[in-house]
Amino acid sequence: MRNNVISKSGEQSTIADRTYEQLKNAIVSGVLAQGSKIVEEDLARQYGISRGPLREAIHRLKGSNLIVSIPHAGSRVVTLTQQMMLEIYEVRESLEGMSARLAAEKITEPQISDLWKLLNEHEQAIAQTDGKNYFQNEGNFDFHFRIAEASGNQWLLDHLYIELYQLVRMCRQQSAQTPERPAKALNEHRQILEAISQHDAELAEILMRRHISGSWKIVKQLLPKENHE
Amino acid sequence: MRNNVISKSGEQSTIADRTYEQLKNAIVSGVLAQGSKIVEEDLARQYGISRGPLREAIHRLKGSNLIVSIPHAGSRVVTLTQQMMLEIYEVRESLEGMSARLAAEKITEPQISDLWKLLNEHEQAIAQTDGKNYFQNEGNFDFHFRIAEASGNQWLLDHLYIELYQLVRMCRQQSAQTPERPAKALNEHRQILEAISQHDAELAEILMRRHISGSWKIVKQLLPKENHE
DNA sequence: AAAGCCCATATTGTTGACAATATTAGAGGT
DNA sequence: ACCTCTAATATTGTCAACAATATGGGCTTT
Repeated sequence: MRNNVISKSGEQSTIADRTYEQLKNAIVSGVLAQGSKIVEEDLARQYGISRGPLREAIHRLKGSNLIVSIPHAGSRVVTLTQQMMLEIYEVRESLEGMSARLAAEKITEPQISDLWKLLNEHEQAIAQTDGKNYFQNEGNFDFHFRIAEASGNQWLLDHLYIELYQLVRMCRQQSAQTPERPAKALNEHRQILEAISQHDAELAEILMRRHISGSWKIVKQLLPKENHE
Repeated sequence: MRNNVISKSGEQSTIADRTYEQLKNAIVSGVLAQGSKIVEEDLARQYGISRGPLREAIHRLKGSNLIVSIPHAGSRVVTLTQQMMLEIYEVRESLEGMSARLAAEKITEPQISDLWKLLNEHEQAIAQTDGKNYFQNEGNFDFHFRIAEASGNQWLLDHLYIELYQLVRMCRQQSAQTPERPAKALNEHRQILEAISQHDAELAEILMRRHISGSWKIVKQLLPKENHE
């Protein structure tokens, strides 16, 4: 299942925890469509649990911005509009720029060589057919995740990245995948890592920001046309 | 009570909602001390409600990073270490820098004149004795909040600022207040607004970042010495 | 026939009881 | 006297029934 890369090996000792993870994955992967209504009783029966823990999971998802709800009228999976996606990518550009800058200042030699190894693995993965899919999802996030790790800002890692990345994944889900992107992205990753390796904070930030904003342009382009209202 | 400046006029039609707001205020204002244990039954009796809605509120606070908990072993109010505060201010610097930049690009004339008016009000408030206190809390946030508003990034405003500002308030709570800061801060606000008024995005970002990082230096200095471990 | 009101129904919000788990105090052994 | 194991207690996690509220369809009224 390999999604514990980001959701740091959840213990899931309680039903509510497990349900939270399940629901989150269902939403992010698109099994629960955007905007679809969430009926507590139905979902509870479906997962074979009571409404109590389910409600807990729902309210936590609400806190993670994956679910919206109006009192007494039920909850729905969030609907990502193009405007929201733009905003999410704006925030992401800012935060990841910061990550890269801080990482360039604080990264250690072992971390650097680990990252080079990771990028080499990615190169091989891209060569394989199914690897492309991997790279455009977990693999890509892996790189960004480790940069954030190296930034030394634990708070950012724990409380923002995880939330934000769920949403970025949902954005990706909506947009078609382009075949030539992985190689280009890998190249940009190499440039970024190069700057970080040389502890060039300013350049690292610039390259990371450009990488993200480029990524947004691609995603936006491939987005289905939206009915403006 | 005047704290609906940030927590956008909550309807609070449900007990859980109301409890969430109450608990949040109790934590942010320091009524519930950092690190103090939260016993569900006690709190429920205290608020005159059942454990159900209280649990809901607690779990939402968990999502807002104001409460931490370990399964079956209870919840505690988060304890802000100096390291965490640094990290929070780092994130804040990045996001508010972005806000200022975007605001400079998108702000409208009416918004600009409103902000100038606000700063004039602040000047008068500072002259009064009790105004200083106001400025260092709600008033200060008001300015930053409106910049974020002007940035046009609704997502940032809704989902990050509110969360982050609770924590910044807690940081402030811990640190003593310095008397000469308000006037200096007001001056910096004026500079920032000047840059925004002229739609100078780059300068606005730089000034805002400097403003925040300066603010952190002050807060850090006034922080009680921490037992390093 | 269309608009608005009202009631039946479905769904959410709340409660108190019950089960599972951790914490604590005390007894017993070394 | 100190450590360990065990049992009692306190606290959290889960459940199912009950209350409050919104949604939708049918009825009346104009």
